[in-house]
Amino acid sequence: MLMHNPPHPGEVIRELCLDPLGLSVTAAAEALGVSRKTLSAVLNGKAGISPEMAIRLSIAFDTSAESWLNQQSQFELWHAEQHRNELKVKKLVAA
Amino acid sequence: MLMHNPPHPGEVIRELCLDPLGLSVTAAAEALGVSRKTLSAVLNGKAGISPEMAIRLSIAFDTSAESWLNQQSQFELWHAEQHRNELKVKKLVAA
DNA sequence: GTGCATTGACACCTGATACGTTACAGGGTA
DNA sequence: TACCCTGTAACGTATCAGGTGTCAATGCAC
Repeated sequence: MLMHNPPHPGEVIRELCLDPLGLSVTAAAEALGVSRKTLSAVLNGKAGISPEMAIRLSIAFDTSAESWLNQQSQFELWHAEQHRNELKVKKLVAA
Repeated sequence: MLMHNPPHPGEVIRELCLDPLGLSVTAAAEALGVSRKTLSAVLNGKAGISPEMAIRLSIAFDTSAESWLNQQSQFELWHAEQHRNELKVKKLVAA
């Protein structure tokens, strides 16, 4: 279990994909085939990386869709872990 | 890219968690702290495994939340891949 | 300096989904 | 018959991805 609040995957997209190529949000959104707002929301952590978005990223930037989706999963899991103690779950198998 | 239609993670839950312990859907749902309907939907592929559900499974069955979430991600990704050609995406980096 | 296009973030609407409760139909078993 | 388990439906809740529309700030041409 990670200790620090991980950055949302949108930041990683900006740093690894947009910045190196000097791409604007508008240009990247157009290339990805989504609206500026949609990409903007992802970049600013207002939305997560959907499977469809992961594939778009993999095509445009020749990367792995799995890696983007795993980053998103880990991010969501970390947030869910913060409320682990609120879940009333009975252990059915000894730890 | 996988060739075969992968089973939804719900089937895996039933085979790996419920069946070995002889648990009914009702009993398992109660232990997990969710409604019978919610678990039924997951088991029958009507709903996916949410991060919260992954944590519930990890507590109850002493398993890895990441593994359940990754299975779900791979499942969703496979379905999204089936519509890859419908996405109008421009390659920004040579393959 | 002034006008105009571009950029990027915001507010609102739509559709999908996870979860809850309640209720019903069918199958198995005592 | 009576009972439990299961799947499913309808309805309300909250969250969220995606779209269109709008707006402040920036930059360029004049």
